[in-house]
Amino acid sequence: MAQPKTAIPPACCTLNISGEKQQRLIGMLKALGNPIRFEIIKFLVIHPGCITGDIVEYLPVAQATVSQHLKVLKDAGWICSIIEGTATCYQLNEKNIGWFRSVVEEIF
Amino acid sequence: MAQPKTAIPPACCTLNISGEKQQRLIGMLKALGNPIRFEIIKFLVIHPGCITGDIVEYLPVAQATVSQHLKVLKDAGWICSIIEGTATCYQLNEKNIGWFRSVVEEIF
DNA sequence: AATGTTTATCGTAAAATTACGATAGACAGA
DNA sequence: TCTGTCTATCGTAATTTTACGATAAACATT
Repeated sequence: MAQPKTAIPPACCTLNISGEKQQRLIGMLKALGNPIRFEIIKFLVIHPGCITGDIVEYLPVAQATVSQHLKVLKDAGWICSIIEGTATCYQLNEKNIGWFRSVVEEIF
Repeated sequence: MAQPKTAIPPACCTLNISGEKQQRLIGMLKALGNPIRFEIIKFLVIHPGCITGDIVEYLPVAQATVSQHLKVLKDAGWICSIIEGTATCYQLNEKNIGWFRSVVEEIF
C-alpha cells in the first residue's frame, strides 16, 4: 500500500468496534441523522411521556409521517412507548442512549 | 398537552443544541450512519494517509462508489485530503472529530 | 510525445427514504 | 350502541441515496 510522504500523527480515535455492536451503533447514527427525527428526540427530552398527537402538533409534518419517524426511532433504540388507552406515550430509551454515549466515548 | 399517568424520571440527556451547530452534528451523524462509510473511517484510523485506491482495494464496491462516499465524508467533515501527484491521500479530520466527540459528550 | 496510472465526475439505474391522504382498529365517552 | 378520538399501517408519489460503467483530467513514466 502507498505510504504518505509526510509524517502522520497517531489517530485521534480507535474506532475499535465491529460486528453486531457496530451495526447497532450505525443504526442509531442513521436514525438520528435526520432533522425531523432529531427534533423529535429533542422534544422528548422536554416532554417525556407525551403522546403522538403532541409531536404531530409540534412538527410541520403530517401525522402519518410522524408515526413513521417514531417507528424508525423506536427500532433504532432511541425511544420506547407505552400505550395509554387510545394514545401512545413516548419517552427516551435511556438504557440505549446511555449505551450510545458510552460507545461513542469509548471509540472516539 | 397530555400528561403521563406515571411518574417520568428526569431526562438522561439535555440535547441542548440548535441552529448551525445542530445541522452540523446531524450531517456528521447521517454521513457516519452508513456501513460502507463507517468502514472507510475505520480503515483510515489504521491506514492514515492512504490513497483512494487502497480503500477501493479493501472494500467490496467500485471505485466510483468509493469516491462518492469519500466526498460525502469530506463534506460532512469526517475526513480531509491532500493531493500527491495523481493520487489523493485521505486522513481523518481530527479537529472535526474532536468537535463531534465533545458535542456528543456535552448534549448526551 | 506516447502510454499508463489515479481519481473525480457524469450519466443512469435501482433501491431506499420521506411524505402524504385514506383507512382501519382500539378505546373513551355520551 | 353510537360517535368521536387517537394512532399505526397501507398504498403511493416524489425525492434522495447508492451503485456502477464510462470518461476526462492530471500527473508519471517510458
